[in-house]
Amino acid sequence: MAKRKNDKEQLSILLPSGRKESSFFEQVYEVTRIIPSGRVTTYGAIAAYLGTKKSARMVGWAMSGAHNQTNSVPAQRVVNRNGMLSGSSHFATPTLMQELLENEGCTIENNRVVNFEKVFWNPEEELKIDN
DNA sequence: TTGTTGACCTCTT
DNA sequence: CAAGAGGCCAACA
Repeated sequence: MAKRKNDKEQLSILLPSGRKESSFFEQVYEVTRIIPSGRVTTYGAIAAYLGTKKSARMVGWAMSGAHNQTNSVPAQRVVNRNGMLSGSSHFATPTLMQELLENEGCTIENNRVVNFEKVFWNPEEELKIDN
């Protein structure tokens, strides 16, 4: 009975036991943390994976407090649908996001990720559960 | 308490 | 093809 419709169930395995009902923000942080280095994803992809595709805005808003989290959240790996570093302005320095991505092997040009489609990391594809 | 804003996405005109 | 509006949820005044 693979109920892939309930994406939240998939997320439960990523979350620490004893807390199956985590906040939307924590879910965003969890997914963002598991993004492999050198890869990037979008707010909408994360939102869709959480089951709230239309809540892409909240994903970005959650990132606003990502730096407040005890664990480092690779928010630099989260870009918008166009592959642009829209959140770069919210980093410590406007170029920090680009520097971090370049340091991970990504190429940034004009505030945009080069080969964005190739480095795009889709949680629904990578974290999908078979059987 | 309501109203506005926000690191967005998608549909409609 | 470009511009506008709706939708989502949470924090702030």
